[in-house]
Amino acid sequence: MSNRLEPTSRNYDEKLQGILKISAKIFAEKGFHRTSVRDISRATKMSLAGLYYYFTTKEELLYLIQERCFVTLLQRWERAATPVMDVRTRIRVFAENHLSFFCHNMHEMKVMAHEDESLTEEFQVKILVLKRRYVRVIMDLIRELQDQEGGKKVDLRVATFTLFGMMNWIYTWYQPKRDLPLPQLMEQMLRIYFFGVLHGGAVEASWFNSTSGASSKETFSLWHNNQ
Amino acid sequence: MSNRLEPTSRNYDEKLQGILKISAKIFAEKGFHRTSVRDISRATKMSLAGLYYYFTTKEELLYLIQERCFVTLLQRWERAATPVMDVRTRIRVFAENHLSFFCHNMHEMKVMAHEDESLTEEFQVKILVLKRRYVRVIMDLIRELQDQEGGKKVDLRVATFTLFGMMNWIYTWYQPKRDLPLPQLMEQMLRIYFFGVLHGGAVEASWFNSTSGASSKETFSLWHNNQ
Amino acid sequence: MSNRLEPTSRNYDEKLQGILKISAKIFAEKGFHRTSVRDISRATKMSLAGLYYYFTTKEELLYLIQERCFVTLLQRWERAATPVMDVRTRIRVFAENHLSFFCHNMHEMKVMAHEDESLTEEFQVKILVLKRRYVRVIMDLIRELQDQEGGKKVDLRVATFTLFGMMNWIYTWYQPKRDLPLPQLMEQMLRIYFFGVLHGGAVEASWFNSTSGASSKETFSLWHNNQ
Amino acid sequence: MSNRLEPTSRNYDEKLQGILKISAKIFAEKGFHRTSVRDISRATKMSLAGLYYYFTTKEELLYLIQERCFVTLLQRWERAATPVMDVRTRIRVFAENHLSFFCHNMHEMKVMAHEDESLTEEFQVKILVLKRRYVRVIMDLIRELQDQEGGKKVDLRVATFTLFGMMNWIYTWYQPKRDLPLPQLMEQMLRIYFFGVLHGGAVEASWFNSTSGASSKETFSLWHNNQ
DNA sequence: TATGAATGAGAATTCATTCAT
DNA sequence: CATGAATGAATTCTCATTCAT
Repeated sequence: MSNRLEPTSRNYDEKLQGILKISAKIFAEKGFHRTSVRDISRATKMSLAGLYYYFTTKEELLYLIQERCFVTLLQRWERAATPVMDVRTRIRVFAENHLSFFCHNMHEMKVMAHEDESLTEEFQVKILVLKRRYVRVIMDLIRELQDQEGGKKVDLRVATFTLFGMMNWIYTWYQPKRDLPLPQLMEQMLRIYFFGVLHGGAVEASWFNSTSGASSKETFSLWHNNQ
Repeated sequence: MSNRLEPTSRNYDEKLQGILKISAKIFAEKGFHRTSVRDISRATKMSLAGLYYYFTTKEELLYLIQERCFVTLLQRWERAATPVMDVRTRIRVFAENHLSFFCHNMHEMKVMAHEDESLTEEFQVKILVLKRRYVRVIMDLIRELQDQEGGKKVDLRVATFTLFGMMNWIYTWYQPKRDLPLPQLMEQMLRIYFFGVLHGGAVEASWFNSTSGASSKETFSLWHNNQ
Repeated sequence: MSNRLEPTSRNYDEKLQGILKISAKIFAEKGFHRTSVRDISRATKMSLAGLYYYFTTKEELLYLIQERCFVTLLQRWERAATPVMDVRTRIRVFAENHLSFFCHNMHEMKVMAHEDESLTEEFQVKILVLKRRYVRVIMDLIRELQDQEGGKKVDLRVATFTLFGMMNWIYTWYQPKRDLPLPQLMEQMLRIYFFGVLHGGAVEASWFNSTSGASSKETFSLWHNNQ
Repeated sequence: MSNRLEPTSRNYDEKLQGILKISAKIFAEKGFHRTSVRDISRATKMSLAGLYYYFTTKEELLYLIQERCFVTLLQRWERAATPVMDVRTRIRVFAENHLSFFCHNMHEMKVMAHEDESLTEEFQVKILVLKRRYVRVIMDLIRELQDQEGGKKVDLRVATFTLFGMMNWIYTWYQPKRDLPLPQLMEQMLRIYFFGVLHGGAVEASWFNSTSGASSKETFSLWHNNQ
């Protein structure tokens, strides 16, 4: 079926990464379906046919972008989380991980959030596996948190997807020039998530900064995905 | 745009509503760009050319769906909110309004949330006006709430769009058969929003039910948009 | 799957027949795969997209041509053959039928003989059913003949496909201006088939002409398929 | 056409033959136009660019296959025929030659029979020369036969191409597992050709076997073209 | 000899839209 | 109001071929 061999030279990989980066940008701006491979050809300054050396289908291109996002997200999470941390901290690290990646790779994340269903079966299934693994991480953490806290609990799925909703919605409104800088955005979002809008403002800032092993600044500096 | 007179016969209106409803469903399922006017022709059992009596452009069709959503949302809000209510209640009513409409018109809302940017300039501008008006409502309420509460405050835009993110993300994960029924979903979401996951579960249920002027049940029964 | 309705107006049918005729000609001249739908668009003076109103796939176009050939061939045979005739005559009538159609619809028949395997599964299966029915007719006749004659027999499949080979190969060499006129071509071919090159020439011509119910001339005048 | 020197190393020749063999197989299976050079690259396990060392054009590849067929066919004929033989025997030897080669190199022969017109002008002309030479051989024999026999004669072209039709059509129906083994197929075909279906079965077998200088077995053992 | 990477030309097909009726 | 028939423009993808190495 697939006409291309599997090349793995350094050169090939670098070029592919470049194509993914640029494509993600265009997909984010125009939407996957509105984007023609010609647009990508134009933006990458490669010939139309030349692009097809790097992927077999426009859909595979979308898949490659999404797959890479999830894989990176999971890798970074595994690297960042230590079993020593308490649950709350781990949740916060998870969210920081997510948000930092999000904000530093806004295009890719918008594509992930928005073009979810643009994949065809085959690819959608593969992505679903990754996504499930990713969602399970935070779900397990929230369950652990709830077990610890006791009392009347919020439904687990609601608790989970509420968090994702808050975070993933960002691409629809966040304007770097107008809105809070990333670290503060993250902090405030977590405040709302943990303590609610009503009390979130009141919680001492220390709670947010002192418990995390890696300071936000450190986390941030590592983020760019494209090299 | 439209050269023809605006027909207003009862028949015409009914038919148009039917087309909008069916189109929204297909747009929600396949995405706006993947949906061809032929798909709509098939689903409505009208001829391709026949459809064009009811709209001039596929994009106008999308616009009509979105416009109708915002208009209804705003109307319902104005009908539901009373100046007597206190801020918290008004916020809750707003959210209930939004969520109820959302869940009862999932297709339309998914289209609204998802196909936001699929509109062309011209139409996008018109929708933006409505959307801004709608957003301002809740933004003003949140500001009022924060003024009342005093203390350190969360950024207004963050507070606003966090709420929308939580709510609008629903279309990506909510499965009626698997998840909580709508009223409870609403309640839990508001708990998280107001009090946070940590304490949200503990707040007495009474808080949620007794203060609202209109009971959820009443609210719900009004919701279906399609007749 | 199929986007088009099934129109059956007189006009539609006539137009489709015209397209089939012209396409058959081009397929015969350039081969199916070398022919682009653009070529057909040019030859029919219809727009590229306009053609697709009449078929869904270039392959379906080929199918329609082939199907029509077999159906006509079978119809004509059923009309021409009478149970009264003796076996030899029936065989001759079958061959006359085949050859007359062949020579009067050379393009279509070349396409049938040559582009056999250019059809995709789905269509190939449908054609196979017709072809089998057609082949069985002559096979049964040959078997009957052999039963009657007694003596050492030639293998049935060899006897059958040898006849088809002789006849269908015509498209590769026959030039109307250079070669015998059709009725004589037919006669000579049948002589060879029945009596061999060695003795075929010697058999009295009467054998060929007096036994057939319909004279060749009559048969020929009916042949054009395209109206 | 070709700018490069003609390499003649043993290695080169062997490799080219391998490529021709494999290509013939694919051409036979998928048809010339449907076959991409990539298909050949895959099947030969050579790189796309590497193949072009052995031919300059996909069409040249087809040409090489066909040319080699005709050349071999002519060589074998010249080796097999002796002026001593009587005409009938010579015709039989010609047919045996053709059929044996055909059946032992089905792929190549199908390509020859089927992809006749797929060549471009230039190449087609070259092949035509060979083909004419080949056809003339049998045509001359048949003329000689007819002169000898006297009586009313069958048209020469009809007599010639009827024979080719019978033989070349084989690729469309012959299934080794289902049909007669090759020597019998040959015998029966020749019976039909010489004596007709009606009497062909009755002719004594001896006629076929005793007069031929080379027994079929011998003929067959020489046939494989690919080394 | 051999190949990885690249490309121009062209292929089939789809789509939103129109227009005469 | 409604529709059958038609179309221009675009889209994804494939292909034979090349060229630097």
